[in-house]
Amino acid sequence: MPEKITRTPKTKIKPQLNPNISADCVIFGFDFDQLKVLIIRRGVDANSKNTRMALPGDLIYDTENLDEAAARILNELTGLDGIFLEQVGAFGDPNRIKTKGDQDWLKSIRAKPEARVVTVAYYSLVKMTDCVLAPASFAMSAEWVAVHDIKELAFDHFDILQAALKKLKEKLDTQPIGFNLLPEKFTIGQLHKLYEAILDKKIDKRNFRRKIIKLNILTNLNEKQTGVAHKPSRFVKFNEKNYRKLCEQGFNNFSF
Amino acid sequence: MPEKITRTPKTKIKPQLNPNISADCVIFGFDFDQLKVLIIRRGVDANSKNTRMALPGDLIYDTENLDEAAARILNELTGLDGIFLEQVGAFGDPNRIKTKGDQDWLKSIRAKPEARVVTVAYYSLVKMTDCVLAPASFAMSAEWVAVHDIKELAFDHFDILQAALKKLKEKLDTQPIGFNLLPEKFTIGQLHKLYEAILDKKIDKRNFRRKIIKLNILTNLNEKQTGVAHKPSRFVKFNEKNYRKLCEQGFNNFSF
DNA sequence: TATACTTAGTGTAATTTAGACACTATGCAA
DNA sequence: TTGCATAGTGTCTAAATTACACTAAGTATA
Repeated sequence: MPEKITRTPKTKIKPQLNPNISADCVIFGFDFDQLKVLIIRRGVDANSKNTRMALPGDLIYDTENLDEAAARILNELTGLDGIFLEQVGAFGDPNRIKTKGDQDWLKSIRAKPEARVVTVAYYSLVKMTDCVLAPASFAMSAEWVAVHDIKELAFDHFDILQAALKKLKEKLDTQPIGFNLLPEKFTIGQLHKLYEAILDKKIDKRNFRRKIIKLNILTNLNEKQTGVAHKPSRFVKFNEKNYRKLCEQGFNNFSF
Repeated sequence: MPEKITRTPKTKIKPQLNPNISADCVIFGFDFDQLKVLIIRRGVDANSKNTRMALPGDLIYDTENLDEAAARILNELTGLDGIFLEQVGAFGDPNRIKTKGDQDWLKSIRAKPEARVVTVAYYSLVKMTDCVLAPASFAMSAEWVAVHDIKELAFDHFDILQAALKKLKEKLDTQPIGFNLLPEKFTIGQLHKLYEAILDKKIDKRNFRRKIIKLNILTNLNEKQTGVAHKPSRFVKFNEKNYRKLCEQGFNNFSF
């Protein structure tokens, strides 16, 4: 007979949104051609045509830490879990959400739209194909937009995007982090294109190949592309074991 | 006769401290030997011997942005203005200020000691000799402590210090920022020692000299050390004009 | 006053890395 | 069968990095 376990019922405290602190996510994706960002769109009223584009974000709960808040936002929007997420920094100009358009929007979603909000920005790298976009409480719709095509965003989100891009570029210089944006199997050519897309410049093909191959963190697969109108490329995959070994040795330069 | 100008009197709103957001400063200094940090000390009551060491910090006003808050804290404590300050990041674990010792302290200085506070950390580099330490509202005393000697701090300040150190090291790799820690006139040997103190490793003397001299951002002065028990070194000063020229050319590597 | 001590200041050789550059191979499409 | 697109490969040159040892010029001290 199974033992009965009595648990003292805990008073369940309903988690409270902190009106002064939010988290915003710059979620990067790559479609084998361009660097993209997940952007949400929201009208000021239900059937407004005057929509505003913004980064996904939300006030944080007093019970969660900042990383958790960012992971929650990412998860609510994409269904993804356990994804690379790194803080960009805090953005806290008192007027960052005070323009008319921003206020109109906030009135429709926040209890205290005029409250001073400091936001903590994160960026993350996801495989676009893994995402099941589910516009969450904070979004009417979500879509991938090429970084190059973004000229403005609500609040200070354009600044945040630029800061995230800068962080991403710096990170790429010191860690081969790009694999997070590619599927399991990929070609060196795709990786090459990814680097060019992120760093926003041409990189010599042979020099790129030599350098990435020398790191010894790619495992060749016995499989080639099919159905491409050119010489098919061999697939490789990221070798995590070797990558860790490399990190222990103190790997810290992979710039172009 | 001068024209009379009538100004509509503005309602002066008393700036309000935001109970949920603070700024903390990691203020680095260099005494020609060790890298130091400005630490404040505070007892839980007026004549307590059980003091706690912490980074200087304060809640921010709803009217100031984050950079301004950090500059205010730095200024209140050191009297300095217009100093290099860079954001380290936001720290927001819900339990970061919840240990008993931390709470006892907070009760003595905060209206809502139990409030959830996200702090935004900054680091800055100052010339120690320029500082006129004036323990401010948030500090009972302030003193310079060698980074190496700091084993623990209140709240999550030890983590913040480590994060600031990491940022500083990275920054030093890409910008010759160390001059902020030295007086107007200094010797290359002192600069060399500074690099070793920050990066926490030996750097070959000749290689260091060659590399820093090639940057062409040091101007030789016709003056030597006096009263030192060894061959006196020639003083140099930082050449800001050449430094800017260098930055325009896209200077981005000065690692050892 | 000679000797010891301390830091300043200097050059070179070997190795590694970065950067520029052009052709053949292989599949599909027209 | 021709054209088109991308895959895949090697070499040379210039620049940067690393390792390394002695003399110079002051003060301190025996």
